[in-house]
Amino acid sequence: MQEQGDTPTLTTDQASAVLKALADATRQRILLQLKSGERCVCDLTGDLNLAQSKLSFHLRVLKDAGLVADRQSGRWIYYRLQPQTIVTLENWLIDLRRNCETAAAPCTN
Amino acid sequence: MQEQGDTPTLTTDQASAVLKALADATRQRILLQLKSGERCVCDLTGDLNLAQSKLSFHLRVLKDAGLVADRQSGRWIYYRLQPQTIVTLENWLIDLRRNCETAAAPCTN
DNA sequence: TTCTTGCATCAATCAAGATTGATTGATCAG
DNA sequence: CTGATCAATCAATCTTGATTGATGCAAGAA
Repeated sequence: MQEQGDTPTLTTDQASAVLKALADATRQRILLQLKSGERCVCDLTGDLNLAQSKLSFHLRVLKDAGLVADRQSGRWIYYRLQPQTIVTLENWLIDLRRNCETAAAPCTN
Repeated sequence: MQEQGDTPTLTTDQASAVLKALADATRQRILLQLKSGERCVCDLTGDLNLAQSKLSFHLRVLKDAGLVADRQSGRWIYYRLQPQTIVTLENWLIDLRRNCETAAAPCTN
């Protein structure tokens, strides 16, 4: 069952959601800010120079994809990376490229 | 730097192109067909039940992203996966999630 | 309570990507 | 040569996602 520390497998839909969320440049900037730890939305707005509603939109896409999680503390909301989702994607990629160097299937036409 | 078998690093733009190419369900179906080896376009059309121009469009996106390569043989064109591009993306992901569990930076407001 | 701040959400607009059908160029068979 | 097949490309349409500005809601502060 491909047990490698009990890493879940991705469905095609889940993989698409994660990949789509990662593919946007603005969202990559957000993720890079979170690389070094949790940040609150108000700080991200300043650091990335993004309109508040724009940032909020992209954070939601990332959250829906499981790439970030949030936590409320008083008036502020802190976001952080969810590394296990990234690991799951890494395993999906490893599985994709494994055994891909087989000889060509001759064209059946 | 970061020598791990001389794997190149991705720029943000390159990462976006690869991720965007991977994020589409039709293109995932194509890649899964190529998982087990090289295939010609005519076979892919039948296996995936895709209109020819649609398949050609998606193959071009995958090729531009470096995820597949093609080879002509007579009248047929064979496509295959490019595993090194996938490996490069894996490393980009590993770098993203590394050290992300740092304590929260207190909100500066 | 009222006011302010932090953030999510909504509707409208805009941009980017996907699909379709037709055309074109190349390769091979007859 | 002529006709048929494989595959890329183009233009038009359709669909999806991103951006913007306004509004709403919850949590303190006064």
